[in-house]
Amino acid sequence: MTELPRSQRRTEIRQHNETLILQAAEKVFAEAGFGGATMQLIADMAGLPKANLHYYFPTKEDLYRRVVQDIFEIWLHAADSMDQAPGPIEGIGAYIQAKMDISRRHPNGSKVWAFEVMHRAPVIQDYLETTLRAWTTGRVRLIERWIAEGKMAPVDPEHLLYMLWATTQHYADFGHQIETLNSGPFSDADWQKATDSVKTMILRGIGAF
Amino acid sequence: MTELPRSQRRTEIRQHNETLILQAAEKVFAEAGFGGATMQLIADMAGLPKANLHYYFPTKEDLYRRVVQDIFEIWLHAADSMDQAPGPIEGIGAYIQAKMDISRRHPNGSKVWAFEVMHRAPVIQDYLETTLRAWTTGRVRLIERWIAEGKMAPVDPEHLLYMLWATTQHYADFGHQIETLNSGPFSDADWQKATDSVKTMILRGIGAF
DNA sequence: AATTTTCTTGACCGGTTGGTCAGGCTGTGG
DNA sequence: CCACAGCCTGACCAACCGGTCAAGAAAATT
Repeated sequence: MTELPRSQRRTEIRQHNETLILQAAEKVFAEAGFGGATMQLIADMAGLPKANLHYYFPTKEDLYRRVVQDIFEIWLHAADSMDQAPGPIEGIGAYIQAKMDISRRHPNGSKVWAFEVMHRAPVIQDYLETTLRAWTTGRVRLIERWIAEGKMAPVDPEHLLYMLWATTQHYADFGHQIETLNSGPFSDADWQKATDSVKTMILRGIGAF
Repeated sequence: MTELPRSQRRTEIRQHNETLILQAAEKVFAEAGFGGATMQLIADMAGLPKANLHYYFPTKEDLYRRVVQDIFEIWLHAADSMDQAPGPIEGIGAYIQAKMDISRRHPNGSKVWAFEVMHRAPVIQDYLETTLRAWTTGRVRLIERWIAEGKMAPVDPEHLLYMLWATTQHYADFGHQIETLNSGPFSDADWQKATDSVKTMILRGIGAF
């Protein structure tokens, strides 16, 4: 273990507490929405006094913005595996896998994103119009190329993307409903079966096999 | 126009105002969640003084419960067309059509439902465990019968239902995101294309044709 | 050891919230 | 005409909200 410079060590306290706060905030925002969440509740969950939150994040909105942005980053990187795939079976299959894993590991993040978009995206509207739009047009072109190469049926690429987002995120956003119908939390096998089902139905749905 | 008895005329005022309040409440709850919504805002949107809301709906929670229950009713009846269908092409096709129409006509209702479920369903948990579970098992049996009759591929019925819910409701819950990427609101043709795309991909995905 | 920077926190504040209530209004039945 | 039940509402309240601040503790720098 190499020693860290003093100037970096100082920021460790900051990073530790910020992480603590962000984790608590993600959960509270996910369960109550922006309006329903209170700084006091986030503070209690993080084990810090409320005034300390305002030291690291001046306003409630600042904190919320950070939570949403962090999720957006994770969400975007899920498509990396899709890009250099030879065809839809590998590419879209991997994308479904990645998105299902995110739904499993970051269910609260997915919910905060959903809250934000339903709220007409007051905080991340610019991200939608720039980053997400650019990302989307890129994948649309990729899908169109696969269609032109005869590797899948001529489906509308945009609606395919919506279906991918909807289906995978549903397991996070509506996890409570699913678990209620399932009479309990998802096991490893349940997640495996869900992922396989989604892959099978969608890949066959787009004529990839 | 036939005259109404006097005793009924009075209840008409009640029904009229209740409808006014419920419409406003649906919109505000959808846009802000339970915690973020305020009785004052609902009152302003309904064009009534706040105290009047509390005359018809004693508490904010009572009003919210009514909004969620009303949506649940609409949501359940969407499957009526699915039941007496000869096979998945007609049955699931009609169900997709009905759910897409609901997403178009009642986007706010769908959002309130999403909010409620993400919030771990504090108000309608009993509905999930009784009515929705019964509904689900009924359709699962129907799908299993279609599979046994060789009318569709042997997919997992529950995950098929989740996919149907996720995909169709996505156009309501994430409508803002979709319209941002679409550079504007959905036209009649856009809705037609979306519905067709969903039908095509899912029906092929389950091997119905 | 002195000093400066970063971190911590209880107490506090103005504004907003859900909800109450007394009193007025309206139209129907006798 | 009166009486009465249902409807309406301005004014009000305790509770809670996000955010502030001053004073001090802890840590880093000199």
